[in-house]
Amino acid sequence: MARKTGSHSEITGPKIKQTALELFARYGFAAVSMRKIASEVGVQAGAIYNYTPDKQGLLFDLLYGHMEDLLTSWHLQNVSQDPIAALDHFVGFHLDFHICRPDLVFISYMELRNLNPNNFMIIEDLRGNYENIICEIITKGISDGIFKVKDPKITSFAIIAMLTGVVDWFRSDGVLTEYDLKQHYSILTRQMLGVNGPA
Amino acid sequence: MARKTGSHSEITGPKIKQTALELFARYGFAAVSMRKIASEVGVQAGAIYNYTPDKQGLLFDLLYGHMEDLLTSWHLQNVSQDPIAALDHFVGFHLDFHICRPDLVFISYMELRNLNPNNFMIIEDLRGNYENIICEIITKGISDGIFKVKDPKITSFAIIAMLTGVVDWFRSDGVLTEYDLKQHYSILTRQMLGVNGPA
DNA sequence: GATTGATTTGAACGATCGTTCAGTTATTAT
DNA sequence: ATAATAACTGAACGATCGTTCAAATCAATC
Repeated sequence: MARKTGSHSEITGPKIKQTALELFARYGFAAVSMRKIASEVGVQAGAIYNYTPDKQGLLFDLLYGHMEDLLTSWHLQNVSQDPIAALDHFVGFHLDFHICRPDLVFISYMELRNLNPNNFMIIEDLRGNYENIICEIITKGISDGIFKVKDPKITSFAIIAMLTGVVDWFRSDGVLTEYDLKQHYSILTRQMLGVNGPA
Repeated sequence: MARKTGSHSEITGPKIKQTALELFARYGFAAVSMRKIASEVGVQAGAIYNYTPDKQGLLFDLLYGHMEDLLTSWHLQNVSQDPIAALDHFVGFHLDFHICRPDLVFISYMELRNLNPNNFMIIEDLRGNYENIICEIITKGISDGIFKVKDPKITSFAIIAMLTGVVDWFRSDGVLTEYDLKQHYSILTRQMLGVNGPA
């Protein structure tokens, strides 16, 4: 029968995922060996294969979980119909979500090419869904006559790149608070969309 | 005596760099073997070591050459004292320079972590110099009362991330021309900095 | 055509890679 | 206690890794 309490699998499993995440982010997927992950977890390399079919599976699980988490979290939000409010909401949400997951953000961008074609398509699809969120906010703002940009798709790319780039330099323990950061990017995106009013 | 004409080194050397660049960009530094590079060049792995001290040297040469090229190219530009003109100039320059070097842009961001500490510092320093260019344009525009943003440093990061992100999706043979792209990003950056006038 | 030196080969070095699996250990259910 | 099974070990598989180097090859000079 299955063991309930004291079972190591409930500890080892998550520990493997967490360790793989940290090592992939620091050294890159290809540069991290299964033995390295295992040794950090305190286990032999063979044990990892109780929790993933192969190394690729470890990577895919991390990226897929991240994207699912991102989309689910957004759809839990209560978003205003007002384009400016929705834009602010998206900016704040995106920054909040990504700043506290720098490793996941990092590998989600860096290690896409190490996914096999099938897994790559799945992640790309989820990524497209996320891009559509901000694209639709912008599209509505344009048709409402509030946002003054020509191409909502390009503008979406610009905003997401701008926001995600924050992970590269922002440190939660730095002089700049996350609140001030959000304020600043809120103003930048508003102005970028041609909204002149104060934040 | 040294061979002048017909020497293979003048062919093999650049070929190795170019091949390494393409393979690093496609598969990642750690995932590309010296033998793979050699076989693409049409040579044995040992021959590569006539052109680089080691694999790390190959990567560093690519990143260093790219940054030197970028900074040199900018300083050849004749930049207006007018902040808006200078901003437009920078946007156009950055897009031009990066769009035709997608592989270099890619590995310059992705493979920084595979540089040893000393090489990393060198590249980071050059990168800082480049960021200062746009930062100073913004700073001047603020003190001239033309740009309406609070923090020139953060704004610099936002602009560079936004512009460099273009490489991820823009294709020269697509429906969107590079001219239209530059127009669009010119407007986005102007608006982002609080400049209302038409482009 | 012989000499010289740049250029490349091809084999070898020890190390490490992802993955498999028979066997051992640990924990639960009976 | 005993049986059952989940969890893990430790060794092994063939393959590939970055790097070195004596020997072979090639083109330019004399």
